[in-house]
Amino acid sequence: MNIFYNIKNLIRESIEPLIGKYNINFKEVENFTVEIPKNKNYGDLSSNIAIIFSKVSKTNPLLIAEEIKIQICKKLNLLNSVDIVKPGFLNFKFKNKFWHTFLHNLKESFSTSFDIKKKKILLEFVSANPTGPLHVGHCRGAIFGDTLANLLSFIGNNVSREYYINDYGNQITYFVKSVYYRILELEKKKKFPNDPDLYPSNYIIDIAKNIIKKNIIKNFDNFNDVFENLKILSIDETMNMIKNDLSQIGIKHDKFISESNLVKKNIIDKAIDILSKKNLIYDGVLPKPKGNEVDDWEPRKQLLFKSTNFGDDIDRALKKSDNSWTYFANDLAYHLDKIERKYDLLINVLGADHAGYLKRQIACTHALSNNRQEIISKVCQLVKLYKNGEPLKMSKRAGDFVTLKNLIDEVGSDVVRFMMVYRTNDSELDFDFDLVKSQSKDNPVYYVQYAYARISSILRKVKKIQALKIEDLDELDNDIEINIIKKISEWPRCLELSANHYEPHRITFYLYELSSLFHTYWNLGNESNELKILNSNNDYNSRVFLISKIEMVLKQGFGILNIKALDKM
RNA sequence: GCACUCGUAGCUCAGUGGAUAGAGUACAAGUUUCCUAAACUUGGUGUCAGAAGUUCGAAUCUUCUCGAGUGCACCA
Repeated sequence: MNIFYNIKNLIRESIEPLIGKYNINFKEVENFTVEIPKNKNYGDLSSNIAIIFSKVSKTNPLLIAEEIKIQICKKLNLLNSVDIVKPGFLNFKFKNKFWHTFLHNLKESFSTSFDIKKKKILLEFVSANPTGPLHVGHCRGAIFGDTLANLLSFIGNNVSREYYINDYGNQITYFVKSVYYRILELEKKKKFPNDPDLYPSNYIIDIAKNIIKKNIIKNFDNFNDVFENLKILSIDETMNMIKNDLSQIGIKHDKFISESNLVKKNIIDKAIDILSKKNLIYDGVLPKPKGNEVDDWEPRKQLLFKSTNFGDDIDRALKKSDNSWTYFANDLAYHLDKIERKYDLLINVLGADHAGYLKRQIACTHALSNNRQEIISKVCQLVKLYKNGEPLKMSKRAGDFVTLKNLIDEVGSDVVRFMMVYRTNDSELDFDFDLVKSQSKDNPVYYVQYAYARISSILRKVKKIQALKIEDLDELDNDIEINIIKKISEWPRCLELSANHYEPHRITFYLYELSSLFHTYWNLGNESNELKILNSNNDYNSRVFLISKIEMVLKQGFGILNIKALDKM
């Protein structure tokens, strides 16, 4: 049930005779819009069809509008009026009956409401290094990605959530070494070395203790001897920690892909081979980067991928100076792996600090797939924390960064999830602890949950929601009631736009607006008993029916956001 | 220097190429013996950073300028 499609279809049918008359191709006019005008004086829905049509047919838009109007009025008797306004808009105003009919026909499932091509989608997100717990920076991308996945699958796509474990390379070596030295410290009282490359934080000590407790490695005398085993154990520890943190905010990945495994399987060779055959691999020297001081820079011949052929700024190195593969080379392999698993669409969610990496990912995916693989990258900008009006400084080196776990423990999963998608991903986000902990309208999370709780409290008093006829809904004739129905009719539209633009924040805004309408509705009861949703008259069934539909939409929205629908607060 | 993102009301931000650009907050005044006041009502705000262009029509698209954030061989 999507009124926008209904009206669009109606217009399509209505212009059919005109297409013949003016001898134009339907394709030239099919991208007309049907939308809700900003200004209420312009009716409930508005279309620019006549303007588009007149442009193609080179005729007067107002006259075309008149002709279309005649056709439309033949077909829809629930119209109150169709106005034609300069420069050629058709503005529709519907009778209340139209809205009652919509509400009455509204079903739990909106599955028929989305005119999309269903896709098999691979969504990679989080993919934080397994060298420590998740912090606030990861959290936004994690929730953005998860909400997006929920949204895309809600409207009918098949979505896999994937986490790429960067369990390979220097960082991992330093991490394992850090665990190693903590174990020596615990077991043999050897002092932890003062090396800036090592990870000093306390969680390393916890990992060390756990590994000692497992007693799998008996002898820690030589680092190189225990490295492989210790690495597996250490990464296992952090990944469990990360998975646990993620589960606290309701995130569960379908698949974890290990970088080490990709390396073992020699997929890089295969990827390099493909690119070589396309002449996209060469030995060359990259220019010195400008703007930030690189002390130890020297011109160096390296194996390069010609990513500039695919829109990147410079070509990218595939081998390090020690002749081992770069991180990007492994990522190349990972993307080949993704391509071979045959998805219609790949989505990568990146943090702002990795945005510079985006072009080369897209470049290599296009290169490896002959431009056939569709890939989209979404970048989440930084989160800034505020407490007592002051920005919270975070420095990872000192180990005092705010972890995701800190955040959840302090404000709860619902608040974190909601607030992280209460902004477009493209903008920086201020996360204010004081605001988010307040139990008032300032706090949008409570505002929407409170609306749901109020509805629940009414529905608890109703023993059985009776099946209503459309005529029974005639009682819904207040402005606010009609406005609520209109808002509900926008729900599938909201979901579709959110999904098409990969912008889940539209959902939080919508839920806020719907909740606001409901709170207004509820408060009418303060004016008089007559206006209460439940009252002594027996006309309350239609009102209960209405709020049960609000409840349905809120519940669906909460489901996509994965926040709790609270019956009581 | 280059790339990406942002710049809209005092503040925090929405805004599918559409018409007179919207919310919240702050500020002020009111609403509760009554379905949960964690709520509601009523009040006015704009050089959509600036300039040019495309268009019947631009906050939205293009180019340039200014300002803010992020990143910039080999790390991950």
